Parts: sequence; structure tokens; C-alpha cells
Amino acid sequence: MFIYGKTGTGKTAVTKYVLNKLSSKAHELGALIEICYVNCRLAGTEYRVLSSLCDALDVKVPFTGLAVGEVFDRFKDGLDQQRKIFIVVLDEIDALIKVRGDKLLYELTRINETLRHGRTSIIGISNDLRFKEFLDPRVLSSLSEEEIVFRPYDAAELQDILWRRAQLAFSDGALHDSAVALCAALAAAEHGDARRALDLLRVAGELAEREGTAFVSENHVREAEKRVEHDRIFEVLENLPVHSKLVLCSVYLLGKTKLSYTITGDIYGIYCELCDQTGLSPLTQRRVSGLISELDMIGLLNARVVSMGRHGRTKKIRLGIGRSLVRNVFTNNDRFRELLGYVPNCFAGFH
DNA sequence: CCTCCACCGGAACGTGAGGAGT
DNA sequence: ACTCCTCACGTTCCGGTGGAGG
Repeated sequence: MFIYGKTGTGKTAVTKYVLNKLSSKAHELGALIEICYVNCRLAGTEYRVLSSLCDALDVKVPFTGLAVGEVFDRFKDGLDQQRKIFIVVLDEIDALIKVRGDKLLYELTRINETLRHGRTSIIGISNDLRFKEFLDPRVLSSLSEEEIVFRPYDAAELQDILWRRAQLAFSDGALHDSAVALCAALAAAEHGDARRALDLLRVAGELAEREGTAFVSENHVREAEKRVEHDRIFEVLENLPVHSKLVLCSVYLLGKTKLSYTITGDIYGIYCELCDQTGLSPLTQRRVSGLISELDMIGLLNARVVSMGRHGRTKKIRLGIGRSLVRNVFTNNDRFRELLGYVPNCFAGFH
């Protein structure tokens, strides 16, 4: 079966809950059942997904070195020998399919045809509703028999969830109705993400506690919102690879000019200068173009492809986050601090 | 209406560091 | 000792293209 829904709508939680129930019922009845939960985005590759599956069956595989086909065969053999009913949960499966294709999924759907004793069921969980478009029709037909869509929580439902948790976490009277309502409203606006709502409430609580205030107010929630967002971006920014940082820095520097936007070519020019400054050898423009797209995807940049007629086709690029945030992160970094003040040679050409 | 710019983005291939099986 | 894997991260090559300006 397939389960769709945005982040924080309870797909994973519900799946795990139901499988737990199923598992204990199976235990009661003495049925041979095995459940394996894999997060495909974290696993990242077909190989690692398969090796998690093998792990669940106690089939030993090295973490690298084998051909994917070999690992699959071992998995199949293990399954057949143990005569189990195997339930595979592939969470965030869209992430894997988009990058690696649907080969693994196809093999998994047809595995029952070749097994003599074992049986498998697949539960695919996806954040992306359009995910189906990426699938082979054969995979689709065998997996689409059952579909569940988790719609986003609305503000009222979020409030309900928050209150239940709050009863466990907060003392009586420490939480104002309005604060909870605001948490719910903010999260509801952002596609009803319950995890986000809970995060907000937790951070708001921490802020109030640190302040020594007896209760959590709306202001704490607003403060928490800023904090959560800031921390998130800060984290990604800091852990970016050097070249991505340099690209970002180039966009930042170009932002100092009067230009309202920048294009790939300009960025590449400055990027090369920065590489020179730091003693790194620059990557190719093709690669940098790829890095820009990646940065666009995580939201640090806004890039969109435009055609400028005679002046060709390129990407218009802006910073996707506040300039001060970039400055903050780079000032903390010895290597990048001086780059912030760097004046590129090619600025002579801009006004 | 056509041309042609300045890149886009897919695909194939390379590298070097993980390792396995025989 | 040898051949064969994966995998992240790059490079090389190249066909494709929206629309301003001739």
C-alpha cells in the first residue's frame, strides 16, 4: 500500500502504531511475522536499504563491497528459508526513487513470484503526492491497490494534539490558551505540521522557563518561532561543504551591488575569485550550476531559469535567507570572515 | 519571423576511498 | 594477488532553448 501526506501529518506514527498492534497480535497467534522500517532518505541508496532489510532477517551483509544483486539474492534466500511474512516499510520512498529510480521497488513487488515459502508486503510512505508519476506502470499496478492520504491537520486538531502533550509536559496553569492557539495557527499555516507545532511549544516553554516566567505567553511562542527557524538555517548553513559556502558567499557579495538579481555567470566569476583568495581550485561552471540548484532546493537561494533573449538563458538568483544570517555564520568561521569584506575585481563592471 | 546568446541539465565517464570473494 | 563491487563528488561533452533584438 501507499501512504501519502506532508511532513508531520502522522504517516510514520500511525504506521508504526498499527504495525505494533499487528505484531503483538501475530505474536499472540504464533504467526511468523517480521517488520522492517527503513527511512529511504536516510539510507540514501538501494544498497543500504537492502542491507537494512537483511539486517531485520539476521542475514549478514557487509556495509559495502557486494553487488546490489548479490545482496538482493541473500535477502531473498533468507526470507524463503525463514518462511516469514515480511512487512517492509519504506518511509520517504520518494526521495530514493527520484534519485535512484524505481528498480528496487520493482524487484520488491515481484519478489513474491519467486518465493516458495516467504511472503512480503510493502508499505510505501511518501511526502510527495505527485510521486506516482515517477513510477513504472507495472510497479504502480501492484502497489496502488490500497492508498491512504493523510491530509494536513487543521488548527483545531493541532490544538487538540498540543493540549494532550502539554498535560504531560507543563504544570497546570503554565500554559495560556492563546499560546497554544498561536502554536497551532502557525503550524497550520505551514501545511499543518504537528511536529513543528510541538517544537514551537517546547521551545516557547524553554524560553519562558529560562526567563523565570511562570507561564508561557503568545510572545514566547513568537520568539520561539524566530528561534526555531534561525537555528534550522544556521545548522544547515554551517554544515555546508566549502564550495557551496563559497557560492553562497558570492551571492552575498553580489547583493552588495545595486543589482536586484544575479545570474549564474556573474556568480561563477566571483566564486572563482574567492577560490583564488582561499587557495582552492575552482570547480567547473557546470558543477557550480548544480550547487546553485541544490542550494535553491534547500531554500538558501532562490533561483529560477529565465530567458533574457539576446543575452541568453540563465538562472536569476537571490539569497533565500536574511543577509545578516549569512554574515553571522561566516563571521564565526575563520576561513570565511575576511571574505565577507572582499571586494571582487569584477565589481568594477557593475554599478 | 528568424537568429543566436549564455547558459541549462541529462548522460557518460573518472577518481579514489570504502570494501568483498576467490 | 587479483578482480570486482559501491558511492560520493567531479568533469567532459553536448543537445536544447525562451525570447530580445535585428
